[in-house]
Amino acid sequence: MTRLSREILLPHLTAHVLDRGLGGASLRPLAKAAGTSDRMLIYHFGSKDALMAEILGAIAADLSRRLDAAIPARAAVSLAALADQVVAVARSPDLSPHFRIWLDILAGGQNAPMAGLILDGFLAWLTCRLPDDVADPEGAAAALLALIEGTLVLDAAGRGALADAARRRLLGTPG
Amino acid sequence: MTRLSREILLPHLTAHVLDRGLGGASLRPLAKAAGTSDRMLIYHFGSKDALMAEILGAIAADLSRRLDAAIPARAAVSLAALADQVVAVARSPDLSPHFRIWLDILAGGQNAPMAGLILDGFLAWLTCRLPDDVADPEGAAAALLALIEGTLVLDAAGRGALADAARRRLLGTPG
DNA sequence: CCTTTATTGTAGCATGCGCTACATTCTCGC
DNA sequence: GCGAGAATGTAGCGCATGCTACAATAAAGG
Repeated sequence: MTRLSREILLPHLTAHVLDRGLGGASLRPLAKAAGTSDRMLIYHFGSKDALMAEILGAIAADLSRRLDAAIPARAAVSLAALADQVVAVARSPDLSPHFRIWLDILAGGQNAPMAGLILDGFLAWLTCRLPDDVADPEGAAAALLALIEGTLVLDAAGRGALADAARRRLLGTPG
Repeated sequence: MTRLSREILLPHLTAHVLDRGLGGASLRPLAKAAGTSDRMLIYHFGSKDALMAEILGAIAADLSRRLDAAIPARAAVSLAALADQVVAVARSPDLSPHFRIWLDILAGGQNAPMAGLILDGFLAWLTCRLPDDVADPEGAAAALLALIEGTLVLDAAGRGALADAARRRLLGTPG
């Protein structure tokens, strides 16, 4: 039977990736963080690619869970308020590592198909959180998506205040 | 005297980084692309870090030159038009590699200070290209910056059309 | 010409990478 | 208890990385 199974290893692995980034995700450090050996990681997951897929999937699921918990559907009163809520959550210490990984995935380049699917999911998530009275929900969700991603980029460069000003100018002040 | 100096090597090195990304920027491939050896790259530039600094500087200068050439100051008739011009240029085959590198830098993480300075430069560049009649130039430039960066992210994920819809919704149709 | 300095080649080091071969221990069903 | 298979340890392979030691060549100035 399994004594140190995937399910037990995965939380430590995702935690390590979340605070070291994709760059530091090589087998031996990952194994040490999870209390195993590189040997066993390959044994349990088959290959490094499969390992990373599992880790990234777990991170995505975790992100999704936390977003759902933080922002219920149809609670926002305006586009500006929804955008600010999402940005605030994304900037929280719990979730900012997830978005750093997101940038890592985007920069990787060959993950474009997966990145597109993730974006589609996020777009749908945004769509069912739009205020009821919004006109052109598709356009509105796309606008939020672009602005939020732009905010993430500016945050990564230490220019979050600029992003806040941008959202205020384009969506008005929330509330 | 110098037979294969930095100035002669740099264009080949930047070209190689532009089409392989930061990930593939290790000494031996770079050297082969430039027609030298890793040994000589270290000889000329001192260390890999110094090499990369020089290459990234050259790429930034090239990007800036091309942007200036493509979009003169004060030629845009509206925010939407300016945004679309910049996005069109950024998507052109000549410049899209530069922005792929930009994402690479952002994801790297420890380059946040340099990334901030680059963004500041781009913000200033945008500011002096705003239409004359725009209200709140600072806010307008920040809005364009955030939207353009968001567009780059969506492009990287193969969702450029979404970004176009977002800009149309937030800035109106250009022209 | 001849010394001195700049430039280049060859070979290699130490480290880290993903992964594997082989042997061992552990656990569980019988 | 015992055999079978799951789980783990040890050691190492082949490759790539940044970088260096040492020696050879080329060029330039006296």
